[in-house]
Amino acid sequence: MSHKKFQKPTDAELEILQVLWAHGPSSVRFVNDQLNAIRKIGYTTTLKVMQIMVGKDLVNRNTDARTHIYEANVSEAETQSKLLENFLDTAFRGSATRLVMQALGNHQTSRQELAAIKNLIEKIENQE
Amino acid sequence: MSHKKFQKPTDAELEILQVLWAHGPSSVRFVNDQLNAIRKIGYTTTLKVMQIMVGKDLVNRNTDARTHIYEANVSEAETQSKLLENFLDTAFRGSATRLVMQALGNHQTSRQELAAIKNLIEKIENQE
DNA sequence: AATGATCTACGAATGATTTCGTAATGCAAT
DNA sequence: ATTGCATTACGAAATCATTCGTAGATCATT
Repeated sequence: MSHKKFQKPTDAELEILQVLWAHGPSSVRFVNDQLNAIRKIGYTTTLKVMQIMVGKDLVNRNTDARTHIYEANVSEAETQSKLLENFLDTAFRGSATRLVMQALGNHQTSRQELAAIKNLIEKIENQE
Repeated sequence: MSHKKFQKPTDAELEILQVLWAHGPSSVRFVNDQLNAIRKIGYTTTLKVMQIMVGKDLVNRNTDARTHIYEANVSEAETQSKLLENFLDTAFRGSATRLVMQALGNHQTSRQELAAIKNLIEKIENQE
């Protein structure tokens, strides 16, 4: 198993990863179209970022066909976990609790979701 | 009431805000000393960032005395809330629940804290 | 008032990210 | 094969954040 260190994706890279996570292996054209549904961004810009991501091992690229197909090489959960860790430190001074309480307090959260979280808490409580 | 749009503080700015939030109105010297307890950073670097923050209305500055006194002009809770919102969108596609579950799952959280969160959840549940 | 210490102001170097223009290549349809 | 279109590759400009050097002002001490 390799031991590459976690390269924090930039904002532009994260946008692209989200398309790949949501839709699976995709061409640059497809990713660019998805991004343009949200904001204007040039085709070659998207291409360039995706090429950089290959260099960072954030994505894999299949170059068999003329149109290259890109695939996420980092999992959504793992990436989120590491981004979260970083975010916790810089914005919340490491207090997961304050973050959680802020997240729950400020956002519409369904009854089901709340139940799921309570469930998780109870699991953690019983783990010790 | 004014309607300035939220200027996301940069990492360096956030470090400084955290000193101001923790200690109240402070001189550049004091803030710089606090930061240097954690990492090496030049005095004029800190000064420059704090001057930029005045331009962004992140801090207020009292220039009566020769040594200017800076004070946070954004609250910790409000700033965290907005950073969180932004982070939710970019990293978690807006799902507060997934973020919360990740935060609780991956971090040491004390029994007391878990209880506090459960408490909050019950309050939210009863609110509807 | 001269010296030294401390402070602010300013500008500019550095480095990272984002952006896109241009050129070259491959494919498809005539 | 030629034309036209979509794609990749490359490089460089534009932007942004971070860093600090230098100069000039203010203050305290002698």
